[in-house]
Amino acid sequence: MHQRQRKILDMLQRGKLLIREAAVELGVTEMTLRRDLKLLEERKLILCVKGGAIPYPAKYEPESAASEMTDCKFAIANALYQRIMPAESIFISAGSTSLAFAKVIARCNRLPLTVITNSLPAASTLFRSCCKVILLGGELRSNSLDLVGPIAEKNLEEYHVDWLISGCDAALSDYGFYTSDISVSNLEKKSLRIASHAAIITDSSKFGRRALTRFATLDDIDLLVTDDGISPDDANNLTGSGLELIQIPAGT
Amino acid sequence: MHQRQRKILDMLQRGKLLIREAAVELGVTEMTLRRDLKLLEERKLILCVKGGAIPYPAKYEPESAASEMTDCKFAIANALYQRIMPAESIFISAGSTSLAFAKVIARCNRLPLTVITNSLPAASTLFRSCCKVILLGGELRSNSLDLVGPIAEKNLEEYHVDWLISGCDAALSDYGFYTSDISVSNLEKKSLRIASHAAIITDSSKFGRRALTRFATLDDIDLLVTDDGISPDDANNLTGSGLELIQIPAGT
DNA sequence: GGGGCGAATGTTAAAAAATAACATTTTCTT
DNA sequence: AAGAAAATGTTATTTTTTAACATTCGCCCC
Repeated sequence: MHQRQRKILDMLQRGKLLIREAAVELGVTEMTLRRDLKLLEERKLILCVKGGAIPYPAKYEPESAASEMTDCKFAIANALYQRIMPAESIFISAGSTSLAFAKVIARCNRLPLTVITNSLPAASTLFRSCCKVILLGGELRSNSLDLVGPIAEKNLEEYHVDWLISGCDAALSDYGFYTSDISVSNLEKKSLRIASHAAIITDSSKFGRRALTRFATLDDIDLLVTDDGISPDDANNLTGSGLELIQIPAGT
Repeated sequence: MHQRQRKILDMLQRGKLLIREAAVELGVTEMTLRRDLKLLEERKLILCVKGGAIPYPAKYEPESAASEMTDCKFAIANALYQRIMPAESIFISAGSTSLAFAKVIARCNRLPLTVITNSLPAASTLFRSCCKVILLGGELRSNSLDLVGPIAEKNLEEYHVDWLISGCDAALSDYGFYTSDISVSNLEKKSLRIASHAAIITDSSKFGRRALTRFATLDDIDLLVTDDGISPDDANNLTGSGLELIQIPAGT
C-alpha cells in the first residue's frame, strides 16, 4: 500500500478528514487525494462523506441484511412485538427476520427487556436501548456475524427465557421449520429447551419448502407470525396443531 | 417526529437513499428533503454522504475511543505487533490501547491469527480480517462495549492462548499493573492464567499511579511496550524484575 | 371570517465539491 | 537513456450543497 494512503488512514483514526485541509497537509492536489480516497473506499477502509471521509463504519450487518429488510418483515416484527411485550427475557436468534424484530424493539425502546442473542447485528442494534443485552460466546462467523458452536450452546444453558424469537429458512405446515445451517440448527434446538414460549416470524414465501435440517416441529412452536400469503390448507394445518397463527395483511 | 422524517428513516432501513430520487418519491423539493436530512443527521439518526444519506453507522466504539487513538498509541501497538507475529492465538482485552493493537492487526492483515476477545470494538475491527475471531459471552456493557462477568470468565477457561495483550489504567514499576474496574480486573486475572505469555501496552503517563485494583504483578508480565516517557528508575525496576521492556521514542 | 404571525416549503442564484478529460511529470523497465 | 506505464497535476464541466429570499400553509386571536 502506498505511503500516502497509509498516512490517510492514520489521519482518519482520530476522526474525520476534510479533503481541502488534508490535501495541503499531504502536499498533494485535491484530485490526487480524491483518487486515493476512492481507492480506499473501494476497499471498504474508509467512507467518503461530503467534503471528506470517515473511517469505515464497522457494519454489524451482513451485506445481505439491508436489502432483505422489507416493509413486510417489519410489519411482521411489529405484530410480534405487540404480543410479546409482557415478556421479561427473550432470546433472539440470528437471521434477518429476527434482526428486524430487534430493530423494532430498539426503535420503540419502551420496555427494559433482557435480550439474549447470538447475533452481533441484534446486539449492536440493542446496546444503546434500555434493554439489557447478553451475548453468547463462541466463534464469530464473518459472513453472518453470528456466534455458533459448542461454547455458544453451552452458554445457553445458563439462561432461561420467556420467549424464543426465531426466523426460519423453510417451513412445512404439517412437519415443522427448517434452517439451511447445521450449526444454527443445533443452537436453535438448544434454545427451544430454555424457552417457556417459542415464536417464529417469517414471510410466507418460506412455506412449502424444505431446507437442510429441521430445528423445530409444530409442537415446539407456540406462535407463528407471517403474512397472508400462505394457503388456507397451510393455515389449517398450523392452527390445527395448536399453535397460534397471526397473519399480517400484505398491504400493511 | 414528522411523518415524512419517519418515512425517510424507513426508506433508509433498506440501504442508502439518493436525494434526487427520494425527493420525487416523497413529493417534496430537494431543499426540503435536505432540511429533513440535516435535522436527522444532527440527531445522529442518519449520516449524509454525497448525494444522499445512509443509516447512522452504529459505532462500536465508546465515545472516548476515537479521541484516545493517538499516534503514540499506534506506535506502541505497532512495536508490539512486530514482536508477536509468530503467535498463533492471542487474547485481546478491552480498552482503547488494545483496540489500537487490534486495528494494527486488521490493517496489516497478514497472519491468520486466532483472536479471542471480550471487546466488541476489537471483534468488529477484526471480523473482516483474515483472523479467526472468538468472542467471550456475557453481559454487554453499553458504555464500554465489552463483555464481563461470570460467563465471560467461564468461557475463558475453554481456551489457551500464546499471548495475552492488555492495557492498564495505572502502573507502579515496583508493584504491578492496575485497572479501575473490578469486573475487568477479574477477567484479566483469569486471562493471565490461560496465556503462555503476557504483554502490556500502555503509554508512559500511566506510570507512578495507582487505580482501584491490581490485576497483575511484574512477574506476571513478560513484555511491556510503552513510550520513552518513563523515568530511568522505573525502567530499571521493570527490567530488573525480568520483564522485557520496549520503549518507543516519542517522536515516532 | 379575516388579519396576521410563524413555521414549513419552494425558488433562485451563488458557492463548493465532484467528475471527466487531457497534460505533465515521475517511475520503472529494458 | 528511451519508451512505456503509472502517478500526479491542470482545467473545464457537471453535480451537489448552501444561502438568501419568496411563497404558501396552518393556526390563533379578535
